[in-house]
Amino acid sequence: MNNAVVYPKNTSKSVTARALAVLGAFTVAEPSLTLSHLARIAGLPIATVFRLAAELEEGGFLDRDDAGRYSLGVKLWEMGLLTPVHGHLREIAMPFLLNLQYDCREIVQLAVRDGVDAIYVEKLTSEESVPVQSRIGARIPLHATGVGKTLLAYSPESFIEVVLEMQLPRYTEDTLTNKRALAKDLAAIKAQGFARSHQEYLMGSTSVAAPVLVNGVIRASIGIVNYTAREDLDTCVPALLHAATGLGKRLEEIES
Amino acid sequence: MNNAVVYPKNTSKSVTARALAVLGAFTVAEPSLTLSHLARIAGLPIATVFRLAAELEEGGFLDRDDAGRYSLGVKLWEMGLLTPVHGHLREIAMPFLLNLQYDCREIVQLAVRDGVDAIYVEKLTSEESVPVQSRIGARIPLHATGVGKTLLAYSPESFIEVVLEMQLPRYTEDTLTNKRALAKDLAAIKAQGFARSHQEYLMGSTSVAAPVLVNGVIRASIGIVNYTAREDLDTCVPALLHAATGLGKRLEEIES
DNA sequence: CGAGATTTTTCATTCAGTGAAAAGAAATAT
DNA sequence: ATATTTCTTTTCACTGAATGAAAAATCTCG
Repeated sequence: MNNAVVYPKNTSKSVTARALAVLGAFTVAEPSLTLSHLARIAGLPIATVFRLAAELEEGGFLDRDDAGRYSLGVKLWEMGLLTPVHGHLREIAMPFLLNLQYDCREIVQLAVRDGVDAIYVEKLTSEESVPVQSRIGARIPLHATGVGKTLLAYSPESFIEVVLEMQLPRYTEDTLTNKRALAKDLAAIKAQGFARSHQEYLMGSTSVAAPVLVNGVIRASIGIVNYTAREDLDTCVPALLHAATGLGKRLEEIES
Repeated sequence: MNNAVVYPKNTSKSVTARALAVLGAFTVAEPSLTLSHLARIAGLPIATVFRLAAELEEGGFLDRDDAGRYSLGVKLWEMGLLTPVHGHLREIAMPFLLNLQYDCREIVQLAVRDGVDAIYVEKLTSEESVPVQSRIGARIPLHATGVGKTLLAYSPESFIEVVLEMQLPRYTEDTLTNKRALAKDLAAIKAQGFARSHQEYLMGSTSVAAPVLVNGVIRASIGIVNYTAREDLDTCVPALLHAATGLGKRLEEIES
């Protein structure tokens, strides 16, 4: 239609896979779709999508507005809340993040590692502006940004090796793409207990980040970011470390 | 097994419905299940669930840990973020809630109406304690609690009628279950622009709540709650109203 | 009003999904 | 250690649920 993107004809056969493809058609950019558009993206015949969508709607997984446009249903949101990443991390982390935000009044982020990416699980900001790059659920590279590097630095050596061997994309002039330089930085992070990053991913952004360790194993990372670079984030480090270790201890408590 | 609950044998036939039943088997109480348990709850043959679960896992909708226990997958959480209730409400509301929390340091809640219930979309608290009744995603009655009554008060008359005619459950001595009394309270709420509630749902909890109006139509409600009752919440009302109207205006801006 | 696009319904065909049962693993009791 | 129970995985012959092309109904907009 408006873009020339060719969506892959869905060759998978199972009904379930098709239904999931329908759900998977929605994106941040297009969170609401018409039937035909939905079918096009999912790579399925319209009639098929029509039937599947009706069932998904029946189950509350899809919503349909008066105009007939589909969007993901509340049920999906409710299920997301039952996910460990929410129920067992974000829920518990929230008070710590909130207090940290209260103390330093900067943007506070919580991130976890998922595969070779980091995902933002929570972001607290009192500003109304919305930097899309750091929206909740966004995936960011492990080798740039404070939280990413922290998550990587505390990972098992074997995993670090794997990432170091990858072709690391460059985002800015300061992105660490060189294996030796990155390895050295990771070691420094572990040595001092937190990471610093200055426009390695996004121009004009500065961040500090600390690991959330549960019984010595990295579970998440808390970061403080500033997009104006006028503030000196180092003054926030004590509060940051306090929040990170506090959360780690709390998680140990709960899991014991 | 440990409880005598008889799960309904799933008579629905469609594959999709079965797959959704598998996902629907997870609850806050049991966010992680074994295969057989999962099959029992979903009301489906084990072999069937085994197959479906494998596909759902393939798609990232389910996770399976080393022990073989299933839990809902990250994909589900990510999809929940694309839901309007998150992407188009909680995301935008967050700065307002955060500033409100900063100003009054009480528990701040954001709720929407869904059917004849209210649902908590967000809850900010700096306390580590977790009152389960108000967890995000929890459903609460419209006729008790501040946010519930606010959502109801600003609903169309026709809808209010429907709710008033329902058999309204009593939770505490102070719950308004009487039609006349509730109607009067709703009118008062609209007259003064915000709601007050004192242990109408949960003993020892006090709350104030204000409507988030978008072009005059109720969209959500912001509430402040206190479980210790020592504080006088009235001092927070100005900040509360400021947040609620601020959010309403912001939403109007975005939707225009 | 009519041409183009979108949504909904229908229906004959067939292939994907089914689940009982058997085999294999684990956990638990004796 | 061995038996017993419970849970997980694989197999396979059968069948009815899912399919999608095409027709019908509906909407959209110049």
